[in-house]
Amino acid sequence: MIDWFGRARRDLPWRRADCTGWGVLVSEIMLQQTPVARVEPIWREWLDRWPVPSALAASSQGEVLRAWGKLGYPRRALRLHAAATVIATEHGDVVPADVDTLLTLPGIGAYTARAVAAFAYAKRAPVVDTNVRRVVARAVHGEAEAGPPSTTRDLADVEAMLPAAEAEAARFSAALMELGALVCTARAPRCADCPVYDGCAWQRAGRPAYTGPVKATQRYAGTDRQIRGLLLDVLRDTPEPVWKDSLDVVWPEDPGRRDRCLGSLLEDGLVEQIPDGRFALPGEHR
DNA sequence: CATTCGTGGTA
DNA sequence: TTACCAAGAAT
Repeated sequence: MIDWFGRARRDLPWRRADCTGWGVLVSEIMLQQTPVARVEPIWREWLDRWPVPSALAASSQGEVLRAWGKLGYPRRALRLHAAATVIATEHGDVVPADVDTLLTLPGIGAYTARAVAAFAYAKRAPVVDTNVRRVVARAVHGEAEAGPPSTTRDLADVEAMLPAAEAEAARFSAALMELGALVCTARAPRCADCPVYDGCAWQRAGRPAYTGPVKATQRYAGTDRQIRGLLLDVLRDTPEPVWKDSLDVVWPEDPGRRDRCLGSLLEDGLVEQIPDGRFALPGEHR
């Protein structure tokens, strides 16, 4: 696995030797549920503009949301801003290397905490994302897909196969993820190119089809997520606050639901209503 | 444990 | 064209 990784690994900017823990953290947050190709240009802009956590913390939430653009799940941007504030004020502007400390930061969960510890600081920690879950399901358990996620079980699975030495474990974690991303892919795995072909339980079992529960396909068109996205799109595109009618036009067919979406954006802190009644991205018009 | 939360590319 | 997919976290 580690030899294969040395040959096949992608040369991503957050994997460069000179990339800081902050750079790794920003990449991990951006990469949550988001393809590498879409993250890369935004990540570069962010690291140029905000090379350290305190720099991001000094910007308003609105500026941060604009720079996030259409990466998706904008609450991630707000949480990253909040995490940067904590890191700047309580951790000397240095991203923590300890998993338990990372877990206390907003927006950092079981995966991201271990990914930062492993990839930024070469710590020995099981890093379990959707790629790793799929590789383990196939190579270890002989099944085509991973079942429903269970953090405790998933972490234990990977912990059991992690090399003892710290630096080696970190490389192995990166290799496992990269294997799932490049070879052991969801729809058309390239088994002929797989470095663990001979040891793969799924291969040996004759690559049986998945029999477990089918997860409901997640729709987007016509959902609250789409409406919220349309509302935010208006505010990202205007430097000045807008009156409500400018927001109403994005979803005239169901005013009740649209207003509920606006309300949820206000609750989430993604939108703010200023004293004169207009709406704006948060933190820019005090 | 199940839902919710954006967005765009691709088979 | 639809359905699936992409380095999850919070509730």
